Amino acid sequence: MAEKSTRQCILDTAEKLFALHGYHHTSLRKITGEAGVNLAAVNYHFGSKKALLEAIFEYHLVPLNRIRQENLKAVRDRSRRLNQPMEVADILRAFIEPTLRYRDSSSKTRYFIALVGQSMTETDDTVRRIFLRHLRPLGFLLYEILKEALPHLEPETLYWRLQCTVGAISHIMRLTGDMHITPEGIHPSQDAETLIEQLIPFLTAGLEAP
Amino acid sequence: MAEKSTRQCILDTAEKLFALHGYHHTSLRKITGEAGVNLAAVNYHFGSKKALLEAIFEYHLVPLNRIRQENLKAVRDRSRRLNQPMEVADILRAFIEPTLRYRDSSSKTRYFIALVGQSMTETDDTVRRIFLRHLRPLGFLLYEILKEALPHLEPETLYWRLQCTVGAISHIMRLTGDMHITPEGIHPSQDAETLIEQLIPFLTAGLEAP
DNA sequence: GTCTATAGATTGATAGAC
DNA sequence: GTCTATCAATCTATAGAC
Repeated sequence: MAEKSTRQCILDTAEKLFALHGYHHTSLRKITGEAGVNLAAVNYHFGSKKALLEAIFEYHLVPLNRIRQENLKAVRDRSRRLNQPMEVADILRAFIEPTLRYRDSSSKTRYFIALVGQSMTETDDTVRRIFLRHLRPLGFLLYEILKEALPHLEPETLYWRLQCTVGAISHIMRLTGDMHITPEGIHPSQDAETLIEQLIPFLTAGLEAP
Repeated sequence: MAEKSTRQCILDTAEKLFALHGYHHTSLRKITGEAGVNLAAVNYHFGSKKALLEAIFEYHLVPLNRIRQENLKAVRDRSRRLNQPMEVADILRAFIEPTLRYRDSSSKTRYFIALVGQSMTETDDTVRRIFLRHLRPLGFLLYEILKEALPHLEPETLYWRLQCTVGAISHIMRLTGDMHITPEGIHPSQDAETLIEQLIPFLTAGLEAP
């Protein structure tokens, strides 16, 4: 890591260790040790451990969520232009696909997406709050669009089905290696294409259930 | 809490605080302070913080999982006896219903079930390992029975759909108050009946998707 | 069984030399 | 920008009096 800046070294190492062991079980000493930089460098470059976490989310999630938001709106606009009802599968794809493709785009983004999958279910406020700040506007948009696509559903039913959807997606994003409970000799492929093609039919059927 | 034994006071307070703030963000000082007992009492009665957590899981999960296992086997036996295929909805109900009913059976079990929902997705090994020790046999049984009920599904597809199912269920179990992202003025009811009637159609449709 | 007191380890953050 | 050294707070676990 000698050619990279100290700041970038810290970012890369931190997002890997946060994803593997969680924010609170990763000490600044472990991060700076593995990154090969000085302990004090974190506070010099970022200000605090929390600010380091915020910088990681900011760096990845702002551009990624902009794409997801645009994709969602494109589905709605297209349906209005053609005067056709929206397909739930298209909505889900707009929401899920950018994330999983981003995950497969490099070895480092893989760690970040696992971190995102954890964040919603973190027991501690610190991580969850930072994450929800980024997700909330997108979640509301998704809810509104799904409400439009499934107008016959009770609001409460849609709410619970959306919660199921979010739970399933974040669980899949979180799965990395040791968390698998694989029965017998199954070694499921985990590339973006496979996951997308598995997730969308499941969730579409669930959301459209009678 | 004067009438209860010190041991039971610790158990009750610990499962509440573990559920609300997570295992690692709950210190023995907070537990003993709120329980009104001495700090050293935890180590006297349980041996260690980890052993306290194990005792909590043991206490609730052994009888609960025995019921779930019996229910699952009853669905399979009934189908064999009548020589009829199993219904996915019946399988899911056997798996989900005892847990949510147990949750509503008292104000204390509610905390424990929220703790269970967190445990699968804990970033730290300690909690996850203890929980998986209890879940694993039941998870394998569920997988085998679903394989029998959905024989046309590829093993890999069934695997991913089961993961989605587990993710959705644990997410719903984990939801308590502040974790909700409720759009507009929706205040969804959270009693066991409602959750069961919301979860089962969603998951059945997802698992049976083409 | 219950208590006080404390050991022993780890953490995030910072002061100050270079 | 980078380093060493250290502070101050937190934690689990335990020893020993009662």
